[in-house]
Amino acid sequence: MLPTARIALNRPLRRLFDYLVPEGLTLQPGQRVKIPFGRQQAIGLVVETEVEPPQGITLKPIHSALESWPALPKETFQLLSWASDYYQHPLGECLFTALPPALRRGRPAAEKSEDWWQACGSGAALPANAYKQKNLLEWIAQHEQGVKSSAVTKAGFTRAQLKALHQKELIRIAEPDVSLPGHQTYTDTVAAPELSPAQAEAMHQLPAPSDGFSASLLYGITGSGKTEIYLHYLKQHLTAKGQALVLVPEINLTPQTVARFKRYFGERILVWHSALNDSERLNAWLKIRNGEPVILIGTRSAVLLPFTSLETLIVDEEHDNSYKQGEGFRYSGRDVAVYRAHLNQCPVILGSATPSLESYHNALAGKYRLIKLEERAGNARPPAISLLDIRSRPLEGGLSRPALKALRQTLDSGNQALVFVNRRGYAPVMMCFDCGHMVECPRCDTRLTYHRRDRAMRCHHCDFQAPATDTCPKCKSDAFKPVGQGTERTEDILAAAFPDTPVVRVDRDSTQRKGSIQNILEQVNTGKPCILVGTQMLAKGHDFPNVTLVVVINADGGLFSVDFRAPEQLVQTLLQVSGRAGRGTKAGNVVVQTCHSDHPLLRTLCNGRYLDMADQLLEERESGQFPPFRAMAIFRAEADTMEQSLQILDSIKPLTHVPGIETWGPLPALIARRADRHRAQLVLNTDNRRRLNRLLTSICQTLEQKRFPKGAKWMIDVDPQETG
DNA sequence: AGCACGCCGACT
DNA sequence: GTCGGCGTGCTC
Repeated sequence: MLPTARIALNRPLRRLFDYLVPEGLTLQPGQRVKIPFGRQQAIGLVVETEVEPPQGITLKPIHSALESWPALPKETFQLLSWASDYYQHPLGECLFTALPPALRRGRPAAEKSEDWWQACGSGAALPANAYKQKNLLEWIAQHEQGVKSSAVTKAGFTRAQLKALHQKELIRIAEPDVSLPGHQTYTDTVAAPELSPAQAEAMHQLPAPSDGFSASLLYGITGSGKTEIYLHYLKQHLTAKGQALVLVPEINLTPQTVARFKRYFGERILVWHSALNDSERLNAWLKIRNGEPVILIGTRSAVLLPFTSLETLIVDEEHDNSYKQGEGFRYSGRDVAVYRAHLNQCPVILGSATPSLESYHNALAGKYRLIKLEERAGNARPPAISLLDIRSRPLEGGLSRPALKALRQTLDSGNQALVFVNRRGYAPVMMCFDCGHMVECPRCDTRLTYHRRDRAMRCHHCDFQAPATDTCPKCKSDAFKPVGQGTERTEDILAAAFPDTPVVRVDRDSTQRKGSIQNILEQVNTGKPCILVGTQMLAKGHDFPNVTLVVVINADGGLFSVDFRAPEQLVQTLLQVSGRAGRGTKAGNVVVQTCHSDHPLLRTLCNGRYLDMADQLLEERESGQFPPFRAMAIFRAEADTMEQSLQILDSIKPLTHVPGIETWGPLPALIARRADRHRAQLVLNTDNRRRLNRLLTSICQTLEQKRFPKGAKWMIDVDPQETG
């Protein structure tokens, strides 16, 4: 009797499949195998061996193993199994997210080396009209070691010519160099950066890897120099054979950040982000899987990579909500990192100037070590924040007189200013002042944003776009005007108000067109007076030493939102953007325009102490029975009609009637219709995470059997980031 | 998710 | 008479 193995496939199925293991093949969990599946061939991952074969099913044999070693080493495999259970996502899909696309498709796990060509015949056999092939052959013959395909095309020849010569057997592929490179060793010559006394003190408080698992929340105010601490920590604690992971939000993975790490660690730095192509992904993956002692700087999915000797994890800007995947396998990169540190018995450092309430709460509860760094590096002082009530003030493009005056003073004294607007485009709404019509997206329950630069009306929730009109599309009136502020409009107003000063807009639109934010930053860092206008993009991690004034056009968006996370988000964004002011030697000022200058949260904002706000917000979360005091999960449904979506959730609701679990809904989502899909949700809330997890598992098992209308879909979101 | 099987409408 | 629409069911 042949032994059996349990296999996971990259399919959205909450079940595994058993196969016979052919004679002579030994398998271990995490190994890639080729298997027959239905009438197709598929790639699978071994989950378990020596399993009790199910009754009444004739098992098919595994075709072959792709490698003799597990693509997913034990620890990575355990991590993903845990995540599959915690986030209630099918195991197969979770496991496969840890493989680069090439390996998911069954390609060999080897660096794709380019073919080297060598001449092996003479051009005499070529017809006279094939002079180009003849030239190429002669050129190849000149290089005895052979030439790379890329060199051939670089030299002005074509792949077609190369192919023709190959077919005529006048050239051949050189034998590849069989001596595989061993582990690269990295010589460490550059010393760690000098730390200020405050930084050194924080550094001193961080537990060492030799202490086993530890989670530290490094609360360092903006400009306090958290990166130096990371660098120092890695210099001091990472062994020559050890791997380290530095998670960063996508937007922070700029060439500057990488260059900064490379300055201290040279070629030991490896990057992982969404812009890598398939072969770059494969190569980086292989290095990590081979245990090369790299320091990986990567975005969310880097936490799932198959490290074999991970010694330290760092999560920079741990509060950033881009760590939570918003679709499919909805994991939190930050939370998975903490669990991974636990599995590895190594330290994880969560760094932020505005820690998430979850992490702060864990720190207060003693689960994480709280390390405070409340001094700016160098001579810089924290900026002074003041509220500017705009209830009865005339506004010009959203800017009040005092704000304009402050901008004028800043520029006159030779400094730079930053204006924060929370919306891209010219105006969030176009409205007819005769008939009251507002232009809406035909596919979503949203208004279209007016983009004046390219005369377009765009939906920011789907890809809908239409040409802008001068008159009301409904009544043809010309009293058809933009309402509200967007970055483009503010840019125009500022350009008109300060004709001699460059005004630079930084948002998704402007950076896309110009190719990169790089040029903009270089321009700003020349230090000449200018005004930066932009969205969130400006708030994240940039260092503008000459910016001394930050103006926030409107802070009120998040104050009265239905989303319980909105106030936290608001406060974090405000403090992050404030942190752009006064990073150099000059003092910084922040002016926050608001209609609610007496709001307690904004009043606390003025003292600049984030943790005071966090304490305040935590109290609200506790009295409202929200996370982090309770665990939350959301069932979401989307379908062609709202009735269908609500029906799905209505059928789930009775399953949730369990003691200790509270439910809320089902209710239509805040934006009920998005890209013509009608969305609804059912919220589950509990003080018993284990019980919730078990309940979700059983509900998902039930739902898997059920059939729903054609376009209808349901999904589960554990620890949701967006609850609208 | 794929993929095949299967049962009803407009075409050569 | 068939080509092809997508509903339903299965994959060890």
